[in-house]
Amino acid sequence: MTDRPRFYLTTAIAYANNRPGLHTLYEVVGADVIARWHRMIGHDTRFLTGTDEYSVNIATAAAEQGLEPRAFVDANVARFQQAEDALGISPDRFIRTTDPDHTDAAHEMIRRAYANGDIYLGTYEGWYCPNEGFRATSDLVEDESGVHCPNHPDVELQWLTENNWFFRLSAYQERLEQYYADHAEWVAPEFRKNEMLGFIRGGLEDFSVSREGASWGIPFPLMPDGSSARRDDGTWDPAAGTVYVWYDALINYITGAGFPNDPEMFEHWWPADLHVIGKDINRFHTVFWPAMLMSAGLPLPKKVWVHGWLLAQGERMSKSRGNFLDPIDVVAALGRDGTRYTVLREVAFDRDSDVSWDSFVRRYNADLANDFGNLLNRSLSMSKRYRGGERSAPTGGDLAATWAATFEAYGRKLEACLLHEALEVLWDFVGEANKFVEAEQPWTLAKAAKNGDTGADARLSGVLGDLLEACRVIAFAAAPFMPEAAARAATQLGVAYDYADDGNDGPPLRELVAWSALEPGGSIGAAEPLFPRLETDDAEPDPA
RNA sequence: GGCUGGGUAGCUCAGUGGCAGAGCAAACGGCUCAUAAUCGUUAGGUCGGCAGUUCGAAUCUGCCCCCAGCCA
Repeated sequence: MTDRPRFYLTTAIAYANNRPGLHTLYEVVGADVIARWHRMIGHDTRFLTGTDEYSVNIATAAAEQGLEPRAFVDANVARFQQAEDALGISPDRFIRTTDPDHTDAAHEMIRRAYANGDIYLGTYEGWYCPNEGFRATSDLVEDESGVHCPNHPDVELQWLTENNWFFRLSAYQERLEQYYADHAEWVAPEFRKNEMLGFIRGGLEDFSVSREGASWGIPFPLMPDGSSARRDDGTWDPAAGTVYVWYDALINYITGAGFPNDPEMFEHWWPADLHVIGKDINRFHTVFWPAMLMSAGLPLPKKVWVHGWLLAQGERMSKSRGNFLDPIDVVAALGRDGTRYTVLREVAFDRDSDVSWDSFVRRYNADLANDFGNLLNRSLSMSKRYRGGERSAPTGGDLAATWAATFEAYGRKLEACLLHEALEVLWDFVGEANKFVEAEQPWTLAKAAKNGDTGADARLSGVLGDLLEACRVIAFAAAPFMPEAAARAATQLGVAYDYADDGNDGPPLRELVAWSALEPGGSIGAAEPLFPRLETDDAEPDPA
């Protein structure tokens, strides 16, 4: 296919039971930045995100609205895609677990696990939460009205006995411990890895991978005697039940890489370089999923990054609490790139962070309108006024040296998934450039030049050249976060922006942002505020 | 209950034994290229609490309090 390094990354797939909140898409925005970074530095990149659409709960929610499950998830998936478009998300594939090839992948995984002796028929009996599945008794809360699931106290629990297929997770404890020992950084941040290691050492129980009687799910491909549930007419025998939603959901990561129908593609993309997930589903991704892959004889993803949650006044943002932000509202106020920057700068990518509308507006104004937007504007304005719009050549002065170190540190932070710190590093340089203006005082140099001081005139050209260059390299470096603003900045600076909408097909970013990488000369374009300043009380949306 | 992460300026956080820091917000001053911008200065701390180790503790030890998480 290509000899460029390849990079395959995924987000968790979102449960398609509602419209998405910013706290859900935050993960996708972060992954999108990482994907764009890899595309722009020249990697052969594949970015997978999508929706998780099966489960009894989805079927129930659909019925409450008088809809067939398929129509229900289609409507919700459309809302996800609309919100992701608004945020400039650039997946190479938007996968839906209802896609036909995903059924093939799930079936193949079950066949492999069965052939390996890792799937067996058993009986499960216990309290069942329609929203979450079976719950351990020790996990339930009890009050005068009975026992309840701690996460869904209003939902009535059912005592169920089911004949289910089980995955022999207990057989993988030692192999998982060994894998963790051999791959010290495969789950990060480290405290997330340690949590799971502790969990594994506490002993693993087999888990159920099928649901008896549930119809909205991937048909289970095996009959109780192990024979195929596929009937002569190509349909699946409903008596076999369906695949448990968590078991099939994880498999999306290999479906999206070509498993099992396109072996050449799968060979190219798997194992994934990075799974980006939330802390609530760590166990599924770093205990269940690796065991499933081991059972199927497939390599494990190279890295799982576990991010935190968005909090509002200390509480987790969620649709059920009603304290979430609608991404469409935020984009309407801050713009697409303003939202991308602000949410990833304001929220740490490795832990929970408290956010608010005020904190977003403050961050947008301080960093985007004032610091960077105004730096670009003043640099262009002075070039226009003092040099008639000619692009002066940069020098190899102090800013050049600082920039080299800045970009290196920025890339390191980005590749370590510390996106907020990457932006902090980059914006330190924005501050350096603003200080440089005050130190050099181009307006003073311009007056001296006007009075015939040729030394001041030459110095002014160098200062303006350095400022335009600083704006150029900052804009291109920040392009994974703010692709449209970067392109607009390039136009204003009079330089080409040769990347496709998803960040592909352009020059290697590291070369492009080297100081003085471009031929000097040419003219700047028209200046226009890149990020208009917001009034503090502008457009605050009603609580969603 | 066990374990993990956190508690530092109004806010968000950095700081692993040597004079308590940054950004934002605030006040004041400078500058005039700029989106009321920007640059500088100032103010603002019982470093969750108590005890201990040490010449010296935000940092190490013990106990305790609070927030969040993991323990199917």
